[in-house]
Amino acid sequence: MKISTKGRYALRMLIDLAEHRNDGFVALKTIADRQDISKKYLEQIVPILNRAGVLLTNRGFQGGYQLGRDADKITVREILTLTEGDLFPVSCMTPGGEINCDRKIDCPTLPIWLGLNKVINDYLDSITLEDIIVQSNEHFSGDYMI
Amino acid sequence: MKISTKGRYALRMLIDLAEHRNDGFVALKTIADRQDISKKYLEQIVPILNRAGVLLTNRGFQGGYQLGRDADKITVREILTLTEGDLFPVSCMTPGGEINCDRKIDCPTLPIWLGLNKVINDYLDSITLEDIIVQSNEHFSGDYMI
DNA sequence: TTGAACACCTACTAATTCAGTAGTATTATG
DNA sequence: CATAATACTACTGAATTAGTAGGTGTTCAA
Repeated sequence: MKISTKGRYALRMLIDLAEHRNDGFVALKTIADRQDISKKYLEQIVPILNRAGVLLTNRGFQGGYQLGRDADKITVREILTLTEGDLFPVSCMTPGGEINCDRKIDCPTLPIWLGLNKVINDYLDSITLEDIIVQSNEHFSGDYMI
Repeated sequence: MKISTKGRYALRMLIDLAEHRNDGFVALKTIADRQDISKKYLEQIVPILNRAGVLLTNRGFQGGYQLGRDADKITVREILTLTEGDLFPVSCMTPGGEINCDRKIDCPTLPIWLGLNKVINDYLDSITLEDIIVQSNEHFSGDYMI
C-alpha cells in the first residue's frame, strides 16, 4: 500500500518544473541534479507524462521540458494515475473500472474498497501543482514555523 | 498502491467469523474452505491477529477460532494495519510515525502524504466488522437490487 | 492411552515487481 | 555537420508477494 518512486519522482519533477516555469525548456539533467534523482530513471518516467500532455518537450540542442498546462490545471491524482497505473486499492478492479473477480456478486468487502478508492481519488483530485507551490512558499516564509 | 492478499484474506476470515459468531470455535479448515483460501497461507496470517487479541483460539480436538472482541469493536483499519504493516502511503514514514528522509525539512510533497494518510485512516477507522455484516445483509435482502 | 483433529512454527521457493543501468537511435540548432 | 539534448529498448540485481512443505505441540474422545 505504497506509492512507488515512479509516482513520487514524477510529482517532484513536475513541482520542480512548476517552480521554474519561467526558465523556458529545462534539461532533464538539471532537474535530476536539483532533485537528486537518477536522470536515466527519470527518462523512463517522462514519456508517460509527455504522451498525456502534462509535459511539453523540445529535443536537440538546448532542449528540455516545460509544463504542458498551467500548474492549477494539473492535479496530483492525474500524475499518480499516469505513473502508478490506477490507484484502486485492491487488484480486483481493472483499469477500465470493471470488477474482475468471481466473488463480486456478493462480496462483502467490495463496498469497502469502492469507498476507499473514492476517498483517495477525491483527496488527490483536490490538490493541484499550484496548491503545492503556494503551500510550500508559505511554509518557507515561516508562517508555520514556531 | 495495493492492499495485498494478506490483508484482504485477514479481513475475509474475520468477516466469516463474525457471520458465524454463534458457531463456537470454528476450525481454520472450515474457514479456508468457505472462503476458498489456502489453509496453509491462512495459518501464517492468523498469529498476527491472535497476538493482537482480535482472535481467540482453542487448540486440540474440536479447536478453532472465534472473534476476540465484539464485531463492532474491530475496525477495518486495525485489521489492515496489523497485516499490512502500516498504511502510510509512502515509504518515508517509519512505523513509529517519524519521517525518515533527508528532504523532510522542506519537502513540498510531505503535506500531501500526511493528508492522504489521514483520509485513508479516517475512512478505514470508520468501518467495523459489524457495519460490513449489516450492509452485506441489506444487500442480500434485495434492498439495493433493481 | 492412543489416535484423530486441530493449532503452531520455521524454512523454502517460484513468480512478480521495483528501481534502476546500459547502450543506441533520433532530433534540433549553431 | 558536430554537438547537446531527448527517446527508446533491453537488461539486471534486489526485494516483495503469495504461497508450499514438513514437522511439532495440544486436546479430547473412544
